[in-house]
Amino acid sequence: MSLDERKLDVLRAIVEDYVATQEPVGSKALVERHNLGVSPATVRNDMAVLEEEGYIRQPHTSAGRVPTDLGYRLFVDRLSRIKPLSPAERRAIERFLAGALDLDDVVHRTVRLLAQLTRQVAVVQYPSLARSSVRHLELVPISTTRLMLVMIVDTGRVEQRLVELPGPVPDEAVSDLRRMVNEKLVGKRLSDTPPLVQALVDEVAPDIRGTMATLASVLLETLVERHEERIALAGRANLTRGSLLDFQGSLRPILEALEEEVILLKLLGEVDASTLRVRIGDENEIDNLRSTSVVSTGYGPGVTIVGSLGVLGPTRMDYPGTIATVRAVARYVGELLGNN
Amino acid sequence: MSLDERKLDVLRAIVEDYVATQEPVGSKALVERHNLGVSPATVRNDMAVLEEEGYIRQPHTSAGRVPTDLGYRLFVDRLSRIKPLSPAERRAIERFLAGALDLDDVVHRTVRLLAQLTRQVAVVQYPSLARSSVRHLELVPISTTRLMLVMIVDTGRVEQRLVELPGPVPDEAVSDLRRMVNEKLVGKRLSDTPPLVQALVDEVAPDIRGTMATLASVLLETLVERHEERIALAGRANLTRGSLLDFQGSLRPILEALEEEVILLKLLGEVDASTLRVRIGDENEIDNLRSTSVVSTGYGPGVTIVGSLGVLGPTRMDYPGTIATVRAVARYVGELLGNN
DNA sequence: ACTGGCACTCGTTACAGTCGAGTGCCAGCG
DNA sequence: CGCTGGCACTCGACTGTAACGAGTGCCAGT
Repeated sequence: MSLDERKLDVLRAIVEDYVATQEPVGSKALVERHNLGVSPATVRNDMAVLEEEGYIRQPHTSAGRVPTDLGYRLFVDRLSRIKPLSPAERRAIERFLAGALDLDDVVHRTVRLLAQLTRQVAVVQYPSLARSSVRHLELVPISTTRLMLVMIVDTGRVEQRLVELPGPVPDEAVSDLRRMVNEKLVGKRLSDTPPLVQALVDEVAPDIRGTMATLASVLLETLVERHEERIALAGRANLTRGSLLDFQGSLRPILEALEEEVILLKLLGEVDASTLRVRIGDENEIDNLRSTSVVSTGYGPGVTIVGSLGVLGPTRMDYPGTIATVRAVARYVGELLGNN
Repeated sequence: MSLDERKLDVLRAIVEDYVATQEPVGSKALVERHNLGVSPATVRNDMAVLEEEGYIRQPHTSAGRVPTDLGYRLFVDRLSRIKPLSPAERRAIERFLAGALDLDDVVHRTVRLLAQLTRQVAVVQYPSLARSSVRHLELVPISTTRLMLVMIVDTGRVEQRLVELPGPVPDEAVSDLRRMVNEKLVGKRLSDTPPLVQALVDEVAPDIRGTMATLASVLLETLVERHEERIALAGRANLTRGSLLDFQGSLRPILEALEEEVILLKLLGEVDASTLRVRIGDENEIDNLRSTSVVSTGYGPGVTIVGSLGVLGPTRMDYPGTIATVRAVARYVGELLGNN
């Protein structure tokens, strides 16, 4: 049985009311608050159908209805009206991000802003290394057998790594190495560098080949193994907004999940298309987060995507508003990165 | 009226039992679990005195007693027996920290370890810049009017900052600047550098004085304004351990406080003596954390202190255990830093 | 196809009663 | 004088009952 127009209206009304009040919504209250043009009894019939189809459910017999994950999904996909940001919000975003000094600053401001605007937990991934290009590599001797490798990429990220050398290396050799790696790698996308790094080891003079090999392995480790992604988080306190029931009673699994970088990365999803993505409740692959929804999107200068950001909250969230905010913030951040 | 030995025993027993069971402890249960050698009635009399003196209180008339902040204070200062770490714990600490690659790694491992061992929220401050010495300064041209300033200090921290120059500067000038700042600053403690930086501006050739001045101001900002402290946190999920009553009902204020870097720094306290510090409940200056206790201490190679670390939990915490763990972890981290 | 009416369900709230842990006090004992 | 056993008392926790009411499903009527 397909749902006619009015049934969809009813579902939309239920979602909106439930999100607003956080209480199961009954047929009578519905017709009062939305002018559906029909009586409560009719709405009840519609509700029965919606329930049968799995879009809403009753917490208990004598209670109103609550949307299911499926219901939210339908709402997000087909029923929600786009909610434009208020000028005040736009201004807030602009002003808040404008003063940023460097990448760290941009990311921190962004994540706080997101948390504040959506009143939820915000997650921002630093521009991914894999999608950036090398701007400069610096080698700083720390002792005769130790180097500090500092890599600066075009998105502004700076990564450093201590390199333990197999044996002492004179300063001139370090200079040589510095010159060589820079010549070979600067301007290249990090995802393209592994073969180049490999080639370097082969080309280098035999006397410093061992050193170069060590350096190369550290480089590869830093560049390729994408676990070098970094993430900023804010707004955890927002989890305590609303009743505890939002998260089936305990914040514990959620707080735990939020401490695992790996999980957060999975949660933001692959930084693929710039399309905004909404994962509702059970759609999340992470068990601890089955009772939450995640709205995420990629960001970057222009059309290229260098990282992603998003927010996490109860399935009972204001989807239209959240979606609008996440999208807007991502766009501003992208622009900001372009200017750098 | 002063408290005799037995009353102190009673207080100790109350604290230990309450920490273990999380329930108000009555006179009968007390004599059963600890062999105090007296009857419940006697204990009741002692309790009455302890209550009058403000060390314990009754949640309600027909309930057992619960320690007050003052009671915990007395317990920590005079009653707790030192609880040596188990060999297993020692080994865990050693093994967990041994594999660390660089400073970031050390800090992250430490904070996780602390959270895990104490089952509370762990806080670790990165080695304070002010207490470190400059190892190397690097200037990387980003564009003709932009430099990336990278500072490496002896504790392994690496700070970077974007410098907007007043006008275009040729590469040779950058090299000159690099040489000059390094000559002047390497090996100096950061807290001693401000006058040196100032002097640099005066000494420099007039044609690049403007550039140097800009660079100097960024340097001073990075070095002096100690808001450049960094902090790592872990174990927030542990706040949900035990009943919600531990934190008078809501985690919200605590989670909020934990998101503010400034507050965390205040919480760790001045990195003064290496003495371990316990702040119990109301002793905390931060309003949001009046229902928590903080155990913190400084750490550093040898006797010098470069940062501090600690844990935060309910006032009802295992003080002896926590204190022992915090102290041990701090010592290990200090050693580790010394080896670098 | 929609509506009004009605019986029914069931969670919530209020109230009364019981239970028991724990207390304070006191008289008695060594 | 300090400790103890005994006892009356308090008060929260728990239980059972009853009334309430929001909300439902169903059905007959328009």
